[in-house]
Amino acid sequence: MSPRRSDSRDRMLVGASELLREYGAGATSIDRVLARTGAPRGSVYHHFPGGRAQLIEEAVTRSGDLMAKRIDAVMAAEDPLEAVDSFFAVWRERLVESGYRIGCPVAAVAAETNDEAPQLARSAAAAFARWQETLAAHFCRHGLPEARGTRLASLVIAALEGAVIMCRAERTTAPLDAAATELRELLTHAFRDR
Amino acid sequence: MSPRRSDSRDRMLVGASELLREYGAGATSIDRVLARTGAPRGSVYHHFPGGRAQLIEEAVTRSGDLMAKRIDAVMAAEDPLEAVDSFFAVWRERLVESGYRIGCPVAAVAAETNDEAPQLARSAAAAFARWQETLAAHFCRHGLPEARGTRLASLVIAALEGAVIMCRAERTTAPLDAAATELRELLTHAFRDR
DNA sequence: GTCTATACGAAGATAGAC
DNA sequence: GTCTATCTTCGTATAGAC
Repeated sequence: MSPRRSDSRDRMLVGASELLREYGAGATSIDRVLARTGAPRGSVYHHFPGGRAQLIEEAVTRSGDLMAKRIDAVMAAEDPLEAVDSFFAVWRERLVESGYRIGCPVAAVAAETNDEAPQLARSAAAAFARWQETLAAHFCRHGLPEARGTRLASLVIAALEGAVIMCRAERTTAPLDAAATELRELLTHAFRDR
Repeated sequence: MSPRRSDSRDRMLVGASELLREYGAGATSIDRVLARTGAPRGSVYHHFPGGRAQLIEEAVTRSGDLMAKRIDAVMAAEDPLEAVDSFFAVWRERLVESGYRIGCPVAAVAAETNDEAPQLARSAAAAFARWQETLAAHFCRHGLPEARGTRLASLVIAALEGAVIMCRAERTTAPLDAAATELRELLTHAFRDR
């Protein structure tokens, strides 16, 4: 019996996610995933008949799901302002600890999208949409009108993704810190006026 | 005498910028730049002794400079709120007209940064920094305290870049529109309280 | 599920002629 | 400044054995 749902398959997905966030989609080759994970060459197309595209697509979906769960957990536990702050804090830590090597795997794929692999764009879009909806639902639960909650959730994600990219290039947390400060201001007003 | 500062050199830089914004850094190969521009193969390393990395680096710098000039021009002509709105409007148009194919060349490079080519990250960082400083200067000129202007400028750029990435993946302008609306709200407060 | 071998193409870079 | 090889490396994908 196979090690339930295959060990090397999962390892490849994890490895692909890591490569995506560290080096981007273009650099996430099958070879590098194998080198990093030690997964067996011979079973790549057994687990991923769709080849590289399928591997990356599934890695993106997996990363997106994990992040969505984290968003849900944090938003359920804390008040919305604290929760948003803690997202930014987590990313700040992640960036510094990795020497600014780690970014967002979903954004990496979305930024390199081309027409030849529309599935990749779709999996990234699905992740973004799910994060946005999760965040919006919590905002609305705390009293924001639906349209406002939707817009603010979208902005938070966009600002976070954009700031992470800037931080990596500039090797500073300044963009992330600026975004966190100003978004807190905006959210404070939004929830006060509700 | 050479066509002042070489014609094919410039064409290659333009072509590289286009490929960057449409397909990302990984897909911006010398071959594709040549195919797109019709520039002569034999002179690549004559114009760009540093090879592909130098070509992309200069393309990013060039794109960054162009955008900085546009920011400066718009901010000088309009009041800051209108100006920010018009940036988002320009991007919205660009996305729709291109069928969501066109993104930001600077962000594309920044998102695919790896340790092997630190010059690329640096040129992207320089572009981001220049945009941010330009925007901040205008914000402060209109009355914002320096720290606030700096933060807001940074947020505007981060939100714009993040939203563009999301729009391309989702094939909607919704993220861009949401960001524009909420940033206008935030900026309105900031300039009113000044 | 995993192994080895291999076909095939794309890409970066260099050499030397013109 | 430009041209034509050519070397080399890497990456995808497939075939067929175990």
